[in-house]
Amino acid sequence: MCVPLKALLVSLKTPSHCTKKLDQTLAQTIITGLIYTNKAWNTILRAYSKTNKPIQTLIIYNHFIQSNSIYPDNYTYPVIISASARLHCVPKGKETHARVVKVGVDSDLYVQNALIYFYGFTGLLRDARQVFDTMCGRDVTSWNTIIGCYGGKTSLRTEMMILFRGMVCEGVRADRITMVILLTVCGQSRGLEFGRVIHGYIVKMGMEYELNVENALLDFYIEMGRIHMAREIFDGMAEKDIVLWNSIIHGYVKEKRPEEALELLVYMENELVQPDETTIVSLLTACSSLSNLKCGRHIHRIVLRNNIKQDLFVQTALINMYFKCGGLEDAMIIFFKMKHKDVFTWTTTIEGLARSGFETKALKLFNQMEKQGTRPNEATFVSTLTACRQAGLVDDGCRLFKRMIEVYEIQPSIEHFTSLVELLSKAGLLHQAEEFISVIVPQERLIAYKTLLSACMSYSEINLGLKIADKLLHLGSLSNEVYVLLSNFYAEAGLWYKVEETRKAMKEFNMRKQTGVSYIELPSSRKLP
DNA sequence: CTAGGGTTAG
Repeated sequence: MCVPLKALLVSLKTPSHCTKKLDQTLAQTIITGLIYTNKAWNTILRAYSKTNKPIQTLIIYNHFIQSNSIYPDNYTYPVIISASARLHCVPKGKETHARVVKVGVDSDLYVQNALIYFYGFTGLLRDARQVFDTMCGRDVTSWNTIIGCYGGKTSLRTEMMILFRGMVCEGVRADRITMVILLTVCGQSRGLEFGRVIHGYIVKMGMEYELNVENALLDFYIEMGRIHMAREIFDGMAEKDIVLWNSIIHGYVKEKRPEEALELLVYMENELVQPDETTIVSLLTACSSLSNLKCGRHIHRIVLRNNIKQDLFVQTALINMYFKCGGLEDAMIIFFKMKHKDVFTWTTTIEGLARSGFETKALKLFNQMEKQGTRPNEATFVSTLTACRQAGLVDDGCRLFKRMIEVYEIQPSIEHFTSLVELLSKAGLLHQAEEFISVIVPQERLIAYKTLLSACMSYSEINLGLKIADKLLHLGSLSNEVYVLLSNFYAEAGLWYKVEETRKAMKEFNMRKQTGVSYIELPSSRKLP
């Protein structure tokens, strides 16, 4: 291998911060015609495909096929096919498929596996299946790839299960990657039973205590809400890596058991395991849900002390934590210091400001966000509508609602509708509010009806109120609280016989009007870090 | 020399 090429490969292995330089070196190498074997071309292509730059891979490939008297071979095509897949470039993949047939390497195992991946990844499941079904000598990668295809967007779990059985029947030994793929899909598609079958297989094949497999298993049980099972697996692991720690901590946060998540930090420190960015994000979320500022600051100090990289995730989680714990100024300091913000950063801050009573400021931030070119998403609009609702900004609320649908083509969710109904109701625009309720799917109308009925009471709109009360009663299986609201409304309207009826109905549901109780959180006596 | 999987924020 010539010297410039070697230098190139060295620079390819270095992190991506010097890509510009790298591309120049490469261009020069290509122009000066120093790559004169297809093996060398393949080496470059492989290195490039690993840097997650499929477009570059294809550009280099174009140079390759233009060069005289050296040709791509069976080592080249898998890289090209995989790059086409990652680019979602169907024509390029199909073209390459045609080419491999033409040059006669279409029966190469690696080429075929790459083709399965390409078709599966681009959603052409039938084509993927055809390659898979017609090939002979399938190996474990072929099986993993086709199984992975079925676990994609469509998540055809039954199909996947049949394939897995087929694999076992053919005597192909599933490996740890098979297990990870299957468990991930089971977790995402709520396939508890199938996941348990996989767990059994793992034990039978002696794949327990393999970190990757056990981590996938742990995630699976966490996804299924089986934190106890996840903990059992966690405790049983002799060697724990950071991912395993992160998963179990995230599990407790997800299960709304933040104290236990924070407790794990202590164990982690005892075992001299350093938390990383992911750990920090989960721990900050735990502090947020506890509204424990002291604890949040402690985590922040860990970030500073351990030189943990303050990436977008960490910074956004910090902002969120400070808002939820009442550290508004700290939240804003971090926000303003950030050079690069994404939609999550903006949304967290907009929501935080809205919840802290700075609704106008929140809306200003939304405008800034749009000006800056960040596309708001569903959650961003939940936050902005919350701001409008709280401050009674009817015009802004309606404008934003319209903008969400017309400019950003976001389908309004129940939350958006409910917010808007509340905004209109509180402003006394009761009939408009009613119109919006009719767009909500019937089974989700409860909150909106409640809001509107309360508004009817405060605006003494008895006729509309009666209509809404009727609709509420038709929903059936109402809670205690709703019955109280109804009877209060009837009392307000002076319809005492209706009050009586409501109380009777309430009794029938075996409920009693409860004394008003509210709960406040006392500082935890438990020792937290 | 080539193909396939995985944790975190609103």
